[in-house]
Amino acid sequence: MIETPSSAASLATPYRTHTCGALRASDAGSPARLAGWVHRRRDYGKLTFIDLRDRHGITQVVVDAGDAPEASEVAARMRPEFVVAFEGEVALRQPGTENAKLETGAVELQVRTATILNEAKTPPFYINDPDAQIDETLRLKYRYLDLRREAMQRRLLLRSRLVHAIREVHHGSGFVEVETPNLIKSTPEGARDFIVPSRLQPGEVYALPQSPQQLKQLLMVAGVDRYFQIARCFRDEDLRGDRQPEFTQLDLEMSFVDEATVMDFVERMAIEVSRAVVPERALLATPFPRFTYAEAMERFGSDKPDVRFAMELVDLEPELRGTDGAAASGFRVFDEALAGGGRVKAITVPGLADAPRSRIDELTEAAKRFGARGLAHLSVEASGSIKGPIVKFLGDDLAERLAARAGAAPGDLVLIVADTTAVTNDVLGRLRAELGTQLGLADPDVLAYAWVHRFPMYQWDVENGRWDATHNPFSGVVPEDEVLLTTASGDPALPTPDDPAGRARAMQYDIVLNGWELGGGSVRIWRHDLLERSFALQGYTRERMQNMFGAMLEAFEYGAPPHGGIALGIDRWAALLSYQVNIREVMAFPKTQSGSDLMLDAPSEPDAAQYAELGLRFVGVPTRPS
RNA sequence: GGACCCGUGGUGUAGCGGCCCAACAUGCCAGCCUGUCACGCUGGAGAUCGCCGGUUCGAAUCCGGUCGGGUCCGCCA
Repeated sequence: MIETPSSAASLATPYRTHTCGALRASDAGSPARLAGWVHRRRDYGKLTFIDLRDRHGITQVVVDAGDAPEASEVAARMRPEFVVAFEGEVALRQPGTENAKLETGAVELQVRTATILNEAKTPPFYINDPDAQIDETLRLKYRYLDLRREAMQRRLLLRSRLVHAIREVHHGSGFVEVETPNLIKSTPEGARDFIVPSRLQPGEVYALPQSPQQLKQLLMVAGVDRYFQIARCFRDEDLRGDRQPEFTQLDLEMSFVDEATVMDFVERMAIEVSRAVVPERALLATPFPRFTYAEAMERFGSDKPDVRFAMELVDLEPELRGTDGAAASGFRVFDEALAGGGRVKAITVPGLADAPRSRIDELTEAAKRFGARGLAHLSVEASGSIKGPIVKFLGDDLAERLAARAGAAPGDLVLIVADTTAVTNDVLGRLRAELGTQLGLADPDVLAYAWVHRFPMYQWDVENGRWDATHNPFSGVVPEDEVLLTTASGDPALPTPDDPAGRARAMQYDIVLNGWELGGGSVRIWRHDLLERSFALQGYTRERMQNMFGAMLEAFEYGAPPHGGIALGIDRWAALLSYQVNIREVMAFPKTQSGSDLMLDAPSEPDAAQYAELGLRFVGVPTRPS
């Protein structure tokens, strides 16, 4: 089906001289042996055509009862998905019967002998129909059959090429590939850990790594300088189309670097990898645009903006304030939002001015679902006049100025949200993303990478009354914000939401692809004193720090170099490069939303002996905190 | 933890209170056919409608529960 770039290597074996994708007109006249699966059979009684398939392609073989009566009898017993072999002579097809749809369509194998290597049950779904809609439960149960389908083969191969290209770039750039353990120490922070009971230390457990974060930082202390790994990670959280309990990251870390060093390398790597894996797809912009978190939220309402289209958020405030600075638009929702320190912002949707009432209602519903109290709109008619339920409050003049500020042309629809800064940006950002896809503003063939960096260091944890690292507790602070790592009172044990710490920005960067967060990383806090200050602000006692990160804190006392890194989701990357929104489509053996492997029937109950050996007993269905 | 959607021969769907011991396509089995490539033609087999219970004279169809799958919210350093 797919010819690999490395097809120069001979794939001949005792069973075959060629693969099913190899034969060309130039092979006519030579003897050949082929082996593979029966893709389709067309039986004329005295003449039988069999499309023989392997992952390299399809070759037509012809069995003529007149020339090879024994082979003809064998071929008559062949059924789809039987594993079979043929021996014969490669021949040009009769003029007019060539098949342009096949790479091998100029030739056919004229069979002398046919062999059934292995019979096959009738498969539960069609392997040979590329358009078949198959229930995913079935596909997952019979994944080995699903993977035979051309679309899945293509994705497996794309993923293989992706990982290969990644390795090539890293090995060519001074990186050392290091494997880290999968049985490590549980750190009760962040996502829920998968736990593995220890037989040798009864009553104690390992955890599977959520990522090799601490280990790769320890490798920096070890002097590895540049590390990378295609690492399997595990998180015991509820699943989504883009989240599986185990997934794969490109994990890397570099020493003696600043933000730009890491971002520049990752950007060059992403470009080289993209060009190697999907040369036919255009990169929207190189170098990748870089937005600060504040700018991304202000302009796109998202920390993972899809920059394939504009439709940016526009601040309407300047038009809404009178000469005295007071908000007096006449529309109470707007005025109250501004008076309360909130915002009034808009996006302009091209061509939706004539949208029926039901469409506006849908958008309003969506806005409410996203957390807004409502959604205001203005339609710019073909004549240029502004229509909409709120025009009567604003007056024609103000309505026109708002539409003009929003950049609306005749035929456009202006959607307006008035709320707190956070809600306004978030709601408009989600509407923008949804409409961008719906209206086809985002070119599916384009790859739009972008950076978002300078995230807030902490966010206020209302429930626990403390500061919480927004990303990784080891992210470093930008140098000029170092002085902000403090509380208003000066005592880290007494945090308040108004502390200077809330304004500190992290040396944290996310790489975004077509509106998906592809990966994130940071330059770490490698200095002892700053690390302790940061942990103290997050309310960690010395004892807790010691218990959770003891090895790392100790290691940092033995000479930790300045270092930083990033992790990229390989599954998401492969999905985006394959036009898929669901990472299950680019994983060989994924699990369902409830974490089951339908093929292996996992998870399953351990037997009594396993329990006994581990000193465990099942005490009943657990209660789960929400 | 919550909301919504789906579950009918092997597969994909239709049927949504009686016309249905369930229809169509494809697959499967048998027969015929020497140039097809989603081959064609003829015939045949195959589902008590995920499971349990209820409503009703009557349930694939309505209701409740349950199991399985999916989408989303919460969750995801």
